[in-house]
Parts: sequence; structure tokens; C-alpha cells
Amino acid sequence: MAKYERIADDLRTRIQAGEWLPGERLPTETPDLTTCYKASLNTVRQALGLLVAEGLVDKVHGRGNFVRKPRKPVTRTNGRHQWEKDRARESEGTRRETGATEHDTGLTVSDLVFSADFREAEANEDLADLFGVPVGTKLLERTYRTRYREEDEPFNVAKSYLVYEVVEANPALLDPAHEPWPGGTQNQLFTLGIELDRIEERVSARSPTAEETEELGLKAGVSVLVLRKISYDITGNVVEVSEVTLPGDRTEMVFTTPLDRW
Amino acid sequence: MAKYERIADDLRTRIQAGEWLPGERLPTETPDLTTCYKASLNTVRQALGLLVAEGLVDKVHGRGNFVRKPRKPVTRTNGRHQWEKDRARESEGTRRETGATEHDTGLTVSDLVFSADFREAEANEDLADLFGVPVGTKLLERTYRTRYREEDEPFNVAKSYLVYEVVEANPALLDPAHEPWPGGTQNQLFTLGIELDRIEERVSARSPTAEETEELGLKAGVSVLVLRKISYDITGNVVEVSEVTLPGDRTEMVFTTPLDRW
DNA sequence: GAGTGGTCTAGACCACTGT
DNA sequence: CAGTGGTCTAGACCACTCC
Repeated sequence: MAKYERIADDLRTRIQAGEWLPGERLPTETPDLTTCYKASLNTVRQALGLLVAEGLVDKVHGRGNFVRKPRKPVTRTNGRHQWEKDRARESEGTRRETGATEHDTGLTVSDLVFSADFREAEANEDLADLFGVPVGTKLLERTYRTRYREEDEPFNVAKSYLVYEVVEANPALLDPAHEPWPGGTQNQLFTLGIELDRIEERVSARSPTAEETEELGLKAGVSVLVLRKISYDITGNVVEVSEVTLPGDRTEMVFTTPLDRW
Repeated sequence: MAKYERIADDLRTRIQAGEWLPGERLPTETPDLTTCYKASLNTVRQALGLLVAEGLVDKVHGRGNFVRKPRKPVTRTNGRHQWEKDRARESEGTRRETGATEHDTGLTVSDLVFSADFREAEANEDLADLFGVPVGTKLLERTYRTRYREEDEPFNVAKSYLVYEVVEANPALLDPAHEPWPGGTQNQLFTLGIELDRIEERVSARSPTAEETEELGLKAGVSVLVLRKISYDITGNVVEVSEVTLPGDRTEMVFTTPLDRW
């Protein structure tokens, strides 16, 4: 076993033993760790790199290496879709009480901070194909960020696409000031006379881009879950495409598949 | 921008321009790349590390750095569960034709290579809680590996847990020589008089452990999708718990949620 | 300005792969 | 055995944070 692996093992054991508590600073790379382990800086940094990849340590330039605080896990279920559909035709008062994220997480509206950003976009080949429209068709692109009130970074960045011509039938939907919209997207679609038949979610994982690393407050080596949600209306058309990026180390998605009885 | 980032950018551009084709070897770290970029070994290796994390380059000790061949993507849908349930009561001939993975991927049985490994295990706290049995209860632990015939490494490693006392009612189920079992787990459960009501799948992502890196043929920096599948029978009991590890960079999971009509 | 991590160098030796 | 990547060292200088 390489020296840097032994150093990492030792630090891991000591962290888990509570020698340094979450949020506390580890000994400095130079001179503390290099002398303590009789290793050169490169070797110490290689060891720390393993711990960062495992999510055990946060490196902060100019300040130090810190034992990572466990971040609140975030759950997302596919039960939210039926729940949101049932709610879409309720009164505004009922719809305003709570949203799908709160339904999933068991939190209340005031625990979460939400921001929305709207712009017009043109359909690329991929989106045009899904929506069944020509490339270049005007779309409404909506970007949503959600974070816990007491944390700095969002745990969720979502981009949602709708065909502009369809949405503009209800001008209120074009104004981000109306977000968060009580009842969510399914109520918004309801105001356009659209009923959803099914939702398809495609999930994969990868290393984050530099942008995502910054935006989600991720650390090097942490992966992101990428979820593409495609909503089909009852005529079989795609009416919304949504791309959600979630930090892999704190997100758990739950999908329940009911089975027909024999 | 750091020097190692500039080197990585240059190499990335040249790879994407086709200067080296998939499977070809890049110039050696020493002396080629160090002299070509007038950089030290550490810096060149830092640059290559980025490309490895992006899945663009494979490092092979003693042989060289290679442009990575695109691996076949693997799709997994939740439609497989109902499909498998429908099939569970078919004749053995029908069941033998094809399995759930083939159903998902559109491949035939001969495209895939499959191995199974059985052992007895004791329920830890986590599994005991799910199954509703005491900690230490004897379980059957089955490990499955699936790979494409033309590739070396599996794209899927699954551990499945069943309560031993339940399974031993059909001794054929205890013998790995009978794997792959025609009709899969749902047919195996059918032979025990068990019908499934629903399947819950929990998905998260993380960096692979050293073991997983080796077993799945992953490269440093590639993340894994971790899927825990929990099968409930029609009385509400958990009858199987399965933990599947999938390479994040080549797996796409598709979950379709049907919605009730208004 | 002091303290800390980030990048970089030049060179040594080890471990693995193929001939 | 030659070629290649993997690990490690000792030391330099830069960039960021906080006082």
C-alpha cells in the first residue's frame, strides 16, 4: 500500500474516531502533516485528495482543510407527480400551502429558499425532437434553484423548457414574479387546458462541470445526478422537458413501481 | 488559468480533433509530454488526471495513456418489473428465451455474459430492519455480475438478499448452478408462493470505492450509481433487497410514472 | 503581513508490461 | 531488458483569507 494511502487511512480513522469534529480544521499541510507523517507536500496532498473524493474533507484555499459537516440528505420521490396532479385542480389557498419539494422532504415552505429565472430560448435538435417541433422554435426556459434556508448553496438546479407559443396563452405564466407558482407546473399546464398522462424520468451520473461544481457548492470528486424529466399529455405529446442537476452525495431518489395483481 | 488546465485543454482539443483515435496511445508522460509542454511530470500528470476524470483518457500502468473507447450505454427501465411479473407464470420455455436485462437493452441472451455467486450471510441492522427480522438472521446473499460478451469488465454488479428460511422451501433456489434462472427473481419467488405488490428503487450517486473501481473497470473520477431495490409482497412484507452498482458514465435509468386521469 | 492551500519544478526510484 | 506509468522528495513561488 502506498504511503499516501496509509496517510489517508490514518486520517480517516482519526476523523471517524472524533479527533476532529465536523467543521473543525485539520492540521496544516505544511508544516504539520508533512512533518507528522514524514512525507513531502505532494504525498500529503495526494492523501487529502482521497478524503475529499470520499466527501470526508473540505479543502478551502487560504483557510485550511476541514472535516466536512454532513449535509442534509434530500429525498425526491416519483410519488410527487401524482400528488401534484391531484393538487393541480385544488383551490389556490390549498395549492399555496405546500409544494412538491416540501411534500418529498417533509419540510415547510419557510424552510426552503427558491429562486426563478426566465428567458426565451430556441429549440436545439434534441429538444425539437422531443417536443415534435422544428429546430429553432421559440421556447420558454425557466431556471429554478432551491436551497435550505440555513445553507448557502442550492441542492437543486433545474432548467425547464416549454413551447413558448403554448405558454403565452396565459401571460401570467411568462412572469417569474409569479414564482413559486402555487400548485407547480401541473397547475400551470391546467390553466392552459393540458392534462398529463405520464412522466418519464431518465437518470444518470457523472462528474460535475466546473460551473456545476461552483453552483452546487460541490467539492472535487463529488458526482452529480442528472435527471431529465419528460412530461407527456393525454394526447401523447411532450409538453415539458426539465433537466435537474442534483449533488450525488446528498440526494436520494425514490421510485416506486406498483405491479398489477395476478 | 493554471498550466495543467491549459495542457488538459490542449490535449482535449487534439483528441476531439481526432489526432489520436479511440484506443490509440497518447505520447508518453516522460519524456514526450513534459518536453512538448515544457512542464514537469507532476504538472503533466495533473492535466491527464482531468482528462481521466472526464472519461476521455484511460491510464494503464506500464503501457501508456490511451484515448478511451466509448463504452456501450446501458439502459435500465422500471417497466422491467411489470414485464418480469407477467412473465413469472409463463412456461419455462418462454421464460428461458430472454431476461429483464435483455428486455431493457434490446439485446439477446448470447450478447451478455452472466455470473452468479451465492453465500450465506447474517442480517445486519439495516437489512434486519427492512425484512422485519432479528439482527443476525440467516440470509442468502447472491452476487451477480453482467457484462457484454465483447467487453472485459461487467457493467453491473448486484447483491441480492433473501431470508434463508423462506428460500430453502425450494432447494433448487440455493444452487447457483441454476442461474441464470429463467424468469428471474419474480419466478423464483412465485415457486415459493410469493407475489410482488410493488418495487421501490432508491438511487444515489457517489465516488466508487477502490473495490468497485477495480470490479467495474472504472477509472479514477468516474462516479457510480447506487440503486437499492426493495421488493414488497402483497402482504406488505419486504421479500427481497437488492443493491446494484452501475457505472455512472454509461448507465441511464428510465423511470416512467403513469398518472391517474382527471 | 502572517498563515494557509495551490501550483510547479527537477530529479530519484519503484512497479508493471511487453519483448 | 527497455519502456512506461506510479510514487515520492525538497524546495520555490503564487493566490487566497483573515487580522
